[in-house]
Formats: sequence, structure tokens, C-alpha cells
Amino acid sequence: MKPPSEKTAGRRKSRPSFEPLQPHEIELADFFVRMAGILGVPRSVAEIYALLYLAPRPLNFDLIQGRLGMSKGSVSQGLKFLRDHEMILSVKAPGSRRESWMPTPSLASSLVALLRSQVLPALEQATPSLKRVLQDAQQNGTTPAVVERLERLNRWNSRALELFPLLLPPPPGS
Amino acid sequence: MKPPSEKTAGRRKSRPSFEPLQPHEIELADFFVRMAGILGVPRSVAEIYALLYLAPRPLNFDLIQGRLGMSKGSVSQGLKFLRDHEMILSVKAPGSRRESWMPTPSLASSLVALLRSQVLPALEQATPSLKRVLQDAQQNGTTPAVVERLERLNRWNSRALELFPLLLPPPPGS
DNA sequence: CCCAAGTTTCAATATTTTTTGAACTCAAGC
DNA sequence: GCTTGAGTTCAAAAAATATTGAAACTTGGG
Repeated sequence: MKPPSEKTAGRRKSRPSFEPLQPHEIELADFFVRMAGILGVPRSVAEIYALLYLAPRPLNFDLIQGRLGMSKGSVSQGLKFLRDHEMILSVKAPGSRRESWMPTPSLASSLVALLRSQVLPALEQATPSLKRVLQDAQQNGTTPAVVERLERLNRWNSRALELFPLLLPPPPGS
Repeated sequence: MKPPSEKTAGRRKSRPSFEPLQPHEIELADFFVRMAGILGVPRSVAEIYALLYLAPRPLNFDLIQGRLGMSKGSVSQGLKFLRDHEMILSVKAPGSRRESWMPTPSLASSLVALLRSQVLPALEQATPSLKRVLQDAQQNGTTPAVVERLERLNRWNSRALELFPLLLPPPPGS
């Protein structure tokens, strides 16, 4: 908490209260929250994104926290997530060492980055497992039908791995 | 096809104990569980699917419950989910009124059905909201940049709705 | 150096989702 | 119309996830 040196005198330089969310902000947030849900992204992250999406200019940490009424921890983690997935950009205001945030220009490529980060690792990690399962099945004299299934699964996996980079080219920095 | 492979003839017709999962079954289950996780499908469902995927022939309720060691409730709900998403087929053994289950031939179309059922409703439901948010923004004199963002979002939404049925044709029964 | 604004960390807590199991339904055969 | 096997339902328990907030960390300026 704050040390007992709170200046009560006169007006404070930053208002303690923030404008509550407007109806259109709530509506867009709902949309992003639903979409995020499909990909397993937590609500708080989607809310932050929605807020930035409708903001005419970049917002800083405190504004986000205040307007969404969420904890510092959540804002910090939410921004980290969005940063890590290249969904937001920071703009440093010249005189201040604060960062302000805005959505990256392309939502499409943001989503791509997100999908990539979820699906690709899973596919990659699965490859050796799938191969093992197939070999195992072939040796232990399983039904041809099962072997066939597993072969298809393997083909699928490798095709997906090939195709992924073509469809969704990785960003420059990776 | 009765179970003549049970060499332990002359015993009780239903054993109280079931074979524990084999390593390859566990490995495949892990894979399906991970993939399912991305789409928010619960672990128990993925496990059931994996078991059926490796089974040389259709399995009935009790076998599934016994081998996976899960509750009746979970098996029932899991099978319901898989049925609803057209990921499994039932085969009624003649003579018995029990159903046995096997995976549908195409995992690909199973996944398609699943994706469809998750994403499409969200997109459809969102359309009017997105339109409202855009109009609101246009009227309330928001920055051109924000209006532009929202226009793009709307275009995106309608394109996705158009494209979806083309890429992923709905099954005959809907 | 030291301070303090700005942010991150993470253990504790709250919330949401999944699983369980006992009570119930539903047909089929008697 | 009763019994029984097969499965479903759903409230309550367990597990998994997300959020909170106070303490710790970082960094630029004095």
C-alpha cells in the first residue's frame, strides 16, 4: 500500500477515478472475449485488447488498469501476453519513461502469431510420439485398419508441419 | 463378432478387471489430449477417442469405462460429445442391445465438425454487435484510425462467414 | 548512491471447468 | 406390469485456471 505521505491538499495531478466502460466498449470486449475463449486465452487479456482496439490513442498501464478495474498483476500479465504474441506495440511518450500501448496494425497477423504459438509446438512435439505409436502397432501385429489410421495420422502431422510455415510465415524476428 | 480371442474360456462372461492402458495407448492419448486442449475439449473426451482410435474393433461402454478407469458419468458425457460432433459411430452387435463405438473414418472431417461448431456460432452471433460498434464509432466522431480498425473487423467477420461453408461444407444432416 | 515511478512476480484466493457417483430414466424381455 | 441391463442426469467434490495484491525488482534522474 501507500506510505502515509498521501497529499490530500488540493487537486491531485492524476485523477483517482477513471471513466467506466462505455456500452460499445463492453460490446466489443464481449466479442473478443468469446473469440479468445475458443483459443483458451483468458478474459482479462481479451478485455485489454478490446480496450486498446477502440482507443484513439495508445493507453498506458494505469489507464488500462483503471478503466477495466482489474488488478495490476492482471494488467501486467495481460500486456505481457499480448506483447509476446505481437498483438500490441508500445509507444514511448517522449518526456516520460512510461510505455503506452496500441494494437498492432494487423489483427490477422496477430491471430496467426497466436495460433502458431499454440499449435506448432504441439505438432512438433507429437511427431516422434506418433512415429513410435505407428511402429509399435506395426510390430505387434495390430489390425490393418488400425495401422492405416495411424499412418494417416502421421501423414497428417507431417503435412501440417510442412504447410504451416507456408500459410503462416513466421515473423522476421524468429 | 464375438470375442473368441479371449482364450480364458469358461470364465465368467464379464471380468471385473480390465487390462490397464498400454504404453502406446498412453502415448496416443497424450497427443490427443494436447490437441484437444487447444480447442478446449476436456481430457476425458480425448482419452476416450484415443482408446477407440487404437482399438481393432468397436468398444462398448463398460470396456471404455474399465480400461480408462473413469466414472460412468464421464464416459456417458464423453461419448455424447463425440457423437454430437460426429467423431464416432456406433455399431450395434446383433443379439445384444448394447452399442459399441468406433471412430468415424475421417479424423479430418471430425475436426472440421468440431471447429465449425465452436467458431461458426461465435462469428454469427457477433455480426450484429460488430455492426453496432462500428456505427456507434462513426457517429460519435471517433478517430479515423479506430473507424478503420472496426471496418476491417466487420469485413473480416463477414468474409469468414462466407468462406466457412465453402472450406468446410456442413454435413448432410444439417 | 538513493529515490521513487513504473512494472513484474508469485503465493494466496477466487472462479471456472471437469469429474464423480448415486439416483433416475428407458426399453426389452419375461 | 415387474425386473433388469444399459445408459443418462445432475448436484456436489475435485482439479484446473485466472485474478489479486503486496513485496520485490528495475531504471532514469537528481
